[in-house]
Amino acid sequence: MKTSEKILKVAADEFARIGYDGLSMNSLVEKLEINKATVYYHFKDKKALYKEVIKHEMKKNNDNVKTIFKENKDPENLFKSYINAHILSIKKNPNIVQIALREIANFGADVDEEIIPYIEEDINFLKLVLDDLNLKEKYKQMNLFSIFSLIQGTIKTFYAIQMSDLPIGLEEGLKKDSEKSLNHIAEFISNILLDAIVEK
Amino acid sequence: MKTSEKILKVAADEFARIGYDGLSMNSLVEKLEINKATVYYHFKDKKALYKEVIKHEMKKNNDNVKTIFKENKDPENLFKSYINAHILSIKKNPNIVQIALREIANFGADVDEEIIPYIEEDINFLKLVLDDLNLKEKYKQMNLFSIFSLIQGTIKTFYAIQMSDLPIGLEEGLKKDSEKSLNHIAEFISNILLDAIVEK
DNA sequence: GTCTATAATGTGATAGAC
DNA sequence: GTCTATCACATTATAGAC
Repeated sequence: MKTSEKILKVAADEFARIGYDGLSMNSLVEKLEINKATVYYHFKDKKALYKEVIKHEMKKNNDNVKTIFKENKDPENLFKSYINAHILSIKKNPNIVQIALREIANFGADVDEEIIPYIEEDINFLKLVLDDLNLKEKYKQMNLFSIFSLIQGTIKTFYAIQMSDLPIGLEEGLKKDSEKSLNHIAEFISNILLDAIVEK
Repeated sequence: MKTSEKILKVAADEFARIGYDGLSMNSLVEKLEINKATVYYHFKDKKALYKEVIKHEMKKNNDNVKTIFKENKDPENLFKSYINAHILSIKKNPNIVQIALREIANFGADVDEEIIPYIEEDINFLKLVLDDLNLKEKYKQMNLFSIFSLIQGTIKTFYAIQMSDLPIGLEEGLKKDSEKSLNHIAEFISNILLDAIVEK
């Protein structure tokens, strides 16, 4: 593995864990067991490294979603498959949850233009999936971004709080169980949304 | 207004804007136009100030929700009233969105035990509201925390991205319009949830 | 309660040897 | 490409005068 890849990997873990301002270059290179000047040889500055991490994490997420979500299915299972694609992507790469939540909290201040297409592509997938469903009349003109926020916001909020030490969400033995929590929230969202918007 | 209140107010705005690590005590006292040692007279250290801000913001949120949500209504309007209570609370105090999102991203590392009751009370309100509704059989044993995450995660994600410069969510003239965005997402969530879980 | 002054340490970043 | 050594400055925090 190339040094620049190692840096990117550890930086992603650490930025996800404690955020941009929380991570110092000193503690980063300590974890990496390389010299600080080496990081600055590979990346212009801390901000550039961070933006590279965001881009990389968003791309991985996008790739994961695309890979999983491609089989031919009936409309309702295609919808479930769309939700599950995001769930599986988080299982492969949980960093995306914390990084995305912080960037949202930050009003996207460090989100490069380059990553917008990844988000747009995801929203377009969602549109395709919804178009296949037999929607109730009132949901035919639905604001796509609302439902996108519902899916993303619900999954990330639920997952992060389940992974936390906070004594909240203890009811069903999901606490601190990443796998079970993600499976649970996927099914919950799929049920709620299909029950709400599909004409039966 | 007492000095300690002024400090708490400006600190809340600044922590919401750029986060705990992003804000330095130097820039805080610059904004406050007071001396740094004065802050340390009123608060033990930076962490104590931050925890006080979180507690204060969560309490305000809790108070807002309680105040608004107390009228007698039919079950469906009571549910809408529950959602709107959170929306109105954000309108009064938008800081809660960014602070909560960062704390969630942080797996609640700086969330004191003292604020847990505020969250529990909110979840209990939700339980009361849901109990009044004529729920479909499959939703009678629903995990409360899932629906709580859906409401909180959706509102905060939608709002924050609408307030951001990111060219996402441009469709309906809601972009950067706090009032309209919050009203929109409140109605969206109310419709989705009532359509999904209530027996018609 | 608020200030000045300062301590002690950490920070992002770079020049230059190898 | 990676290192040592170092710079200039920002950081949290406090002692002590008023």
